[in-house]
Amino acid sequence: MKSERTRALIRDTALASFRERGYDETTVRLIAHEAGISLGNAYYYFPTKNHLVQELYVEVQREHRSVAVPLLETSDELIERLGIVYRSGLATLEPFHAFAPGFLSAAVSPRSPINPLGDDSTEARELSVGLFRDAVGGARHSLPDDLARSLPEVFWLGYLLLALFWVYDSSPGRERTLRLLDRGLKLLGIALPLARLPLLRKPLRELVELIGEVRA
Amino acid sequence: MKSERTRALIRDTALASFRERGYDETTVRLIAHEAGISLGNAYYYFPTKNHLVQELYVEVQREHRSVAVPLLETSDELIERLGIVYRSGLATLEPFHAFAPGFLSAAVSPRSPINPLGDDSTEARELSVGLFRDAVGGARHSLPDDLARSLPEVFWLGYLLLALFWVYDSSPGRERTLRLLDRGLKLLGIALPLARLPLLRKPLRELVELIGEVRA
DNA sequence: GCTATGTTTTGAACATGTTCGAAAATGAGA
DNA sequence: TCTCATTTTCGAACATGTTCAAAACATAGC
Repeated sequence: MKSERTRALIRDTALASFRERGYDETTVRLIAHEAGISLGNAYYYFPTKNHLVQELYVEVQREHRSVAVPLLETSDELIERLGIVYRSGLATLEPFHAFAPGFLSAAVSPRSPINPLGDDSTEARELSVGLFRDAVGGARHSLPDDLARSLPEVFWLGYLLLALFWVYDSSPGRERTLRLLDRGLKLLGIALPLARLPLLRKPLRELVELIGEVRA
Repeated sequence: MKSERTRALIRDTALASFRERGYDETTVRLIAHEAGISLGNAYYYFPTKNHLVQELYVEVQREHRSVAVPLLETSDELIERLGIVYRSGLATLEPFHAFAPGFLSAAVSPRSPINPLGDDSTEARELSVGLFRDAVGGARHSLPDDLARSLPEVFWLGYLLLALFWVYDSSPGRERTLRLLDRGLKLLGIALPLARLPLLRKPLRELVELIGEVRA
């Protein structure tokens, strides 16, 4: 019974510290100390420091969702809708940019509990993929059905890559990432209709399917 | 004078251990012990465990180069030549696949001494990028000059992404990665000539330039 | 051979994530 | 209220990468 309160206390303390100090500087000892509990006790509730980061991920994805969903009402054009999701995503991440390297290197390992593709991240991932499903689903377009079905996963993976670029982006205001996004979307807007050309269609479909299989 | 011998001893011991045990299981204490020196002494020669990994990278790139260069003699077709470089690269990496997650998470942080985009990695990177310069330079093609000049860097980045996919690939014999490569190359073979279409040319050039700027 | 200077080597120390056995608190049933 | 099993809490311990002051060694100049 006390259980739930202690757990929440640890969680909240940890998240506050991650937001303030980032991944590396947030030690489990520090969390425990700030929460007024012992080191061992923190590990009674969370098997790993990274499991605490997982909580942060879910919170951030919820935040993204709450910003993006209303904005999606404003357009039914696929590229515009993608732009909305990507841009609001980057905006949500921005406060973490200074700490991004720490989080990245903890998250990138396939077996890490906070790897976005891993089982432990299902909740956060579904929140995020869902956004891309909304973006594609609510758009008028004339894409082949099989392609349209694979696209949300592919766009979500594109989001991970964009975030990777963003981590490395030291330009002021992350203008480089934003420009990459603009140009990528523009090119996509031109190239996507070409997907109906018989010549391109088959290899593109095969490629897209394979990419959709990344997590497996 | 003794200096050089000790340094080489540490280096060789470390590389052997990385090849055998991977990144995580190779502790600096273990290296020191196997080399018959003290822990502190290892740090006298290499400021960081990762600086030892850097030595491994250079060796692996040299290996890749020595395999790929002769193979490049066999074709002057761009896509084929790219295939040669990519495939021989994956083959060179294969013995490390089991340990790849450890290396990846140490390498991915922008400020890590073994980040492929960082200053410390210049030697290994130049070896690798050079291979793509060879592949593009020695091929007959009819691409706009500015594009052709940016392509090696872009293809090299593509190589990093392919390697990222490869790390996550648990399929037997890495067949998934090889299929992704095949299909990507096929699509590239079809799509690249389209780069001359006036409509696609400008946005593509802008995108390619931006991507070439990743490390900056 | 001896001393002074610079190089190389050592091992103890630190902070970190994590584990674990034991102590303390809790609460259900008598 | 007391007992005892369960849940919760604690803090010492471990292995790791890294730092550092001091010891050991080598050598040049006398």
